[in-house]
Amino acid sequence: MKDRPFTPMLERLRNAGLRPTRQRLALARLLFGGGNRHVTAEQLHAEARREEIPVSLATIYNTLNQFRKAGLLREVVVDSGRSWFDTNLEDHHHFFHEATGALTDFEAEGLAVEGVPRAPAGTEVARVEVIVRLRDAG
Amino acid sequence: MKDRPFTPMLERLRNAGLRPTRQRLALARLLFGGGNRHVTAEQLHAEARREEIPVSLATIYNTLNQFRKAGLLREVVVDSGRSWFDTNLEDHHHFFHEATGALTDFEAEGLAVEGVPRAPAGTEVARVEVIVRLRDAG
DNA sequence: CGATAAGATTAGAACAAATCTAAACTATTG
DNA sequence: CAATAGTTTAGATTTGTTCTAATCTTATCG
Repeated sequence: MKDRPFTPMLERLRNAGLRPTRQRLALARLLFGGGNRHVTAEQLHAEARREEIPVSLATIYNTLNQFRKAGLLREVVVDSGRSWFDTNLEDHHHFFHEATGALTDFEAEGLAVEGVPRAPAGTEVARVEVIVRLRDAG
Repeated sequence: MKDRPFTPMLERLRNAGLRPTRQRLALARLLFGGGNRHVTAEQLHAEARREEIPVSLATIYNTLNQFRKAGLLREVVVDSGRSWFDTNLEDHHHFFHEATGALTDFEAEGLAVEGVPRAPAGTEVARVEVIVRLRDAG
């Protein structure tokens, strides 16, 4: 039972409780059609315009947030003033190159975070996020 | 050779290559006068107003950024749209309570991050940041 | 000291990311 | 295919931050 090329987007949206509208389908194809990727709202908007998909920036924001809430995307915050959305839902972490703003995944496999203190009373750990900040090699 | 109550702020600023102006001294006292703390620009501005320190928001931003560049503060990015500044320069990490926006330190002592992959060619690791995202316990 | 230059501060304008609004449109249901 | 619930939109709005250029302060040097 693996994904197939076209209908699956429609299924994915329905399973997430989202109506498969033109815009959502088109954006889902951009986001999930190839390999994993990271996008900002502005980037996705530019890309959609290039592909002649009629979609407003407001809808890009709505859609990204809906996809995030539905668990189709993960939000990554590494630099203040913009949000990244990551299609990779597997357990992984990020390199962030401060000079260029480039964001790259690395697999959690092999990475171990040990000795995380107990969560404060009344709370529990939702996620442990590791960001490896990079600078140009000197 | 330990810090003493008042002059040290002046020294700290001079050592950082910053002129010890009224505003910078006052802000340094707010920031470094007690224990470690996290502030946003708006918070610090409100606090300064409460203490009747005449300082504009622009200066708060200038000062926070200068202090950061001088290595007196560290910036922490956990939610998009606002920046936190942390007076704790020691090796440590953060709890971030998503529901309340509260940011808390925990010591790196005892925490081990193992198996971080090699940095991509041409780059080196500037810092490994661990953010433990919390939600209300269910 | 007192003049000068370099640097800092300021109010308000400008900017950028993201959200809101309410009107127009579209998918679903029966 | 009509009704309705949900979606999209352009543009206004909000929020956090930076910029501008005029004013003021600190450091320097005669």
